[in-house]
Amino acid sequence: MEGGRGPPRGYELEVSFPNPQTMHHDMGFVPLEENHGPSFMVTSQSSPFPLPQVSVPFNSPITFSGDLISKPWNHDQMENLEARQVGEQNCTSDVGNSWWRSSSSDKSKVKVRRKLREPRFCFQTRSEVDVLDDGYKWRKYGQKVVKNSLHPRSYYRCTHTNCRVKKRVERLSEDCRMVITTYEGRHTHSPCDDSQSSEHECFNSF
DNA sequence: CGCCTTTGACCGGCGC
DNA sequence: GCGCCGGTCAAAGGCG
Repeated sequence: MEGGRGPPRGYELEVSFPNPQTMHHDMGFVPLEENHGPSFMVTSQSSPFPLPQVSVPFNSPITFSGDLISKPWNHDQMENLEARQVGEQNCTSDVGNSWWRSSSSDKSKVKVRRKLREPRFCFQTRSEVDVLDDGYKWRKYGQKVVKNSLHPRSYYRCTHTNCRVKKRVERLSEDCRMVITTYEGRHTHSPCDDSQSSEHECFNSF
């Protein structure tokens, strides 16, 4: 498993989202919108959203590039906009991991709700490893070859109990050094909860 | 032994 | 309605 706590590595982080001004720091995700400004630079200190705890030198610049999301994530953008509005209020109590195969009669309704529920953001890193060390512990639950991508997409779920945050990891087909990581949901715990012996600084971004 | 990854199957959404 | 596609499940096997 490569998702463990390896020694600190240097990553070039290119965080991709469209419109940082509209981001809600309390929700900890990136609202996705169709129109967004040009790329800009911030430091990880000033980043308003929960950057994963990757081992970037703390003052190193992070490139936010807005064009990434607008291509393969159009579908997600729509979902995420919805999630901002209804996800927080309507979907606080949830069905756990077995929602999908539940035999309830309103399965479709549940599914719709779920689709709209989770806040989501993605970013792009240049890294040799697929799974960035963000301080949380992840369990892989699937891998899929997706269309228009040379590399398979991996699906991870947070191993913490009652935390259903998921992330997808895939490499850019155009540049296999670039890793696209998409987080979905909010952690209900701090990174420390997962790693008793973590040598990382612990912060709860949410 | 427990936790993890792998991998094929399954399911629903969506476009045609 | 059908087929494609993405996302998830779960059994099986591996590893520490």
